[in-house]
Parts: sequence; C-alpha cells; structure tokens
Amino acid sequence: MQKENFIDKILNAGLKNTKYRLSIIELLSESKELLTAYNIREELLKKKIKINLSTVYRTVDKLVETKILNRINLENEKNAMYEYNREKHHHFLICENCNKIVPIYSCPIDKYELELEEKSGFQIKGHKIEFYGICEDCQKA
Amino acid sequence: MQKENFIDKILNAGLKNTKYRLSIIELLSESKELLTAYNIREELLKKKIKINLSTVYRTVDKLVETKILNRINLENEKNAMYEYNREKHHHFLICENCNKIVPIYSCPIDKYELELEEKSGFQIKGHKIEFYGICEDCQKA
DNA sequence: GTGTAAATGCGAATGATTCGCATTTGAGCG
DNA sequence: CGCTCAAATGCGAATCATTCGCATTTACAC
Repeated sequence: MQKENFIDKILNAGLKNTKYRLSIIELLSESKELLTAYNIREELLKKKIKINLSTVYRTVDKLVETKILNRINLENEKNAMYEYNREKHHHFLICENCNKIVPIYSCPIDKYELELEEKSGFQIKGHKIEFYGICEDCQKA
Repeated sequence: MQKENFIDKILNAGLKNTKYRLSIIELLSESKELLTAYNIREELLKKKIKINLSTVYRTVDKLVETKILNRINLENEKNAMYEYNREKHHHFLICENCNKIVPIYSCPIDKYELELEEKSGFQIKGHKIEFYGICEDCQKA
C-alpha cells in the first residue's frame, strides 16, 4: 500500500511520522499540478485537515531537504512550488498566456554538460531549464 | 561616445533622459557582475549619486520593459538581479559554494527546441538555463 | 507509562518589492 | 528663454511570501 511506502520514506529520512507529513506527501503524490505552500494548505482544508501555514512551510522544507519533495522556483511565479519527487529528471514548459506548466521528461543537455565542464573548469552538479511559449489551446484562442 | 549611445537608447524607448537612468545604464554596462536593486543603489552612492530605492526599482522596471536591461531571477537568490542587455543569448553557470556567477555564451538548445515544439504543440518563445556546480577555485580549497 | 527532542500553532518579524501621493524635472512649444 | 504638463522622483507606508520565537503538544525510545 502506497501509504506504508510514504511512512517508510518519512522514517528513513530520520523524521517523525506525523499526520501532516503524511497528508502533504499523499496530496502531492496524487497531484498533477505543482502546488504552493498556500495551495497545499487549501487542499488539506478541503479534506478537513486544518494545518497552520508555518507548519506547511516547515514541513515542505524538511521534505525537500530529505528529497521526498522537490521545490521549484519558476521565473514568473514569485512563490515556490512543490511536487512529489518521482526521481525522473525533468524540466518545465510554461505557457506565457495561461500559465499552464507542463513537465518535459526528455533533456537536451547530457553531452553539452561535459563540454562545459572542460571549458569552464567547473564540476557541474546539475542544471535547470525552463521553456516559455504559448500552449496549443491559447494559440487557438 | 558611449554616453550618447545610451541617451539615444533611452529616448528611442520613449523615456525621458534623466540622470538616474543614464547612470544606472552606465553602471551596468561597465559591471562584470549582475547587480541587485540594492547593489545598484550602493554603487551609485559610491559615485555620490543619491537615489531612492523605489526609484531604482522603477527605473530598472522601465529599462527591462524596453529591453535595455535584463532582469535575472536565479534559483538560489531571492532578489532579482540586473545586467546590461548586450543582445547576446547566454545562460549562467553558478558556483554552489561561493555563488560566483559566470555567463556562458554557447547554448545547447537550438534543435531540441524545434523537436519540443512538434511534440508539445507549444509555440516556444524562449528558454532559461542555469548550471550548478563547484568552480575551479572552490574545488582546490 | 515516562521523558525528551522534535513538531506544531500562533503571532510577530523580516525583507524584497510595490504603491499612493506630494513634489520636482525634462522636453516640446510658443 | 520661460511655460506647461506628463513623466519621474522621494518618502513613507503597504504588501506578500516566508521565517522566527516561544509556548504547547506529540511521536517514539526505553
């Protein structure tokens, strides 16, 4: 059962298993969208789970630290967004018109990163790409 | 003379030529680093130019709007940074240790962006890439 | 069950950025 | 060159996401 799996993740991360941690992980693992701290609170309220906003922030911080969640800061959004970490490298394609955010599971970087290491002398640990454009729906309208 | 060139840019953008606009453009055009609004104010103060922080924000907003400057929001910095727009497509390589920011003037995207347009149906307008790693100096230390 | 550190709630603080409004300034025009 | 008016500026307050301090509660090891 998925829930047991989440509890294991929490405990393996050296964290206490609390109802808020579990429900935030469940929520994000079921969500197709990125959610802000505020969104998370709203969604939990819909499920009759009342949580303080500070607690949401502290909880997601811990879960990001332990790599159970990812924190995403997009160019056009001032608030951080969170997603369940499915451990699949990806980037985002963002509609400049309707702000739709679509994950992209392919990545054009690979070889280039090696070249860049040689040229720059940096030891490269990672990268972040965002693509901006107009989605199909907005092009029609 | 460079200054005349900047004044032209300001006027062509339909803006009034004010000492603050000119000095902010001059400052950024001479700077090798990205500067925050606060940094800009500090640097101008060093040159005995006293400017209100609100004015810095309003000025860079206008100059970004008119593409004389670029606004850059990096993952790890909460404040926006500004650079003079030299109209050369580039990305950034950031040292996770000392926060050095190095511009990279090559770009691995080109063909991939076309593929992505086909696959996604998006009309892609642009992209943003950040590379993270450890710079040569920090690797030694 | 007990003890203890970690987690939580609540309200206040922080810090970047924006806003409202009164004053000043740039630039076109006579 | 002086006049006029919109645009630009200064200043202080407001905003909004996020963090902090502290008192209280809870999870988990023994």
